[in-house]
Amino acid sequence: MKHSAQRDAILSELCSRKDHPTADELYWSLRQVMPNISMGTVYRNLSLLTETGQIMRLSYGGADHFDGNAQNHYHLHCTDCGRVYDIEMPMFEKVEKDAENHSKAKITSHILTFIGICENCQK
Amino acid sequence: MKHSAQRDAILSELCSRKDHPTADELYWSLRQVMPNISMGTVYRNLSLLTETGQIMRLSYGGADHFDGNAQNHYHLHCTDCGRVYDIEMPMFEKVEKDAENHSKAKITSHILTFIGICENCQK
DNA sequence: TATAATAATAGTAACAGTTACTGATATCGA
DNA sequence: TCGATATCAGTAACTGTTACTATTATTATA
Repeated sequence: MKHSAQRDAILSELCSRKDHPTADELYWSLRQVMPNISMGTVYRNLSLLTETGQIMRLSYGGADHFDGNAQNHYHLHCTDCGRVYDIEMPMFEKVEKDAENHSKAKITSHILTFIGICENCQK
Repeated sequence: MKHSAQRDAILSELCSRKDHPTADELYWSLRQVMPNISMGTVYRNLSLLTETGQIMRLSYGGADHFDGNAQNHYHLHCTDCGRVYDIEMPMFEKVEKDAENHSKAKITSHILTFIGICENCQK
């Protein structure tokens, strides 16, 4: 994999943010500092970075969101604004073994998403 | 809401299945018994039934899947075949309160999805 | 039972989000 | 410094879904 300024910019913008932007949101932020980056480049690199395990893709319907922290952790999906935020709480370590005990599946990970209203939208 | 044979067929086909088909999969099954049902009708009714709380929509990226059981429960998303199956295990009742204690969000529900290989794909 | 209001339909066009293609450019090992 | 090729910007194409339109089916009421 060759180095590229665009990929660096995408990764550092993503990692510097606490929200979990969509490709489109990321694109418009990056345009301000790199005025002719293209949408295709953003999508291609987000997919690459996801494949190499440097970032995380979050799919809840509609546009995917991306998280600069690839370590598994939990999220809130706000039904009001549609934004996605971290919920900083301990992981449920046992839950995957629990699930294996209740099925014949081989489980490799789990995704826990909370649905509700974020702090901002309650005001 | 007026009665319709198409909506009945969609709901009964969905409820009779243990897998959680996509709109497209449902459409092709229904065609065999109702040869000129249209894709638009399938999508429109799946959205209606989701809104009225009779079925559940599952979004993991790619095409949405639908579940005839609208009671919250957990699923396995198979990374091999892409299919979705139930994991019959008790709900984590406390988890939403836990999350509220770790954030300022007002939480209304949670979605827990297991990622792994289904029984069939292990063979 | 016939009528009128209107919800739902089939079929198709349009849309959003994403991926694939193209020829030009940037990276980097030899 | 050069050559191979990964990446780029820009655009076309694709997938899943929603919206539109004229027609048909349902249902409450006369």
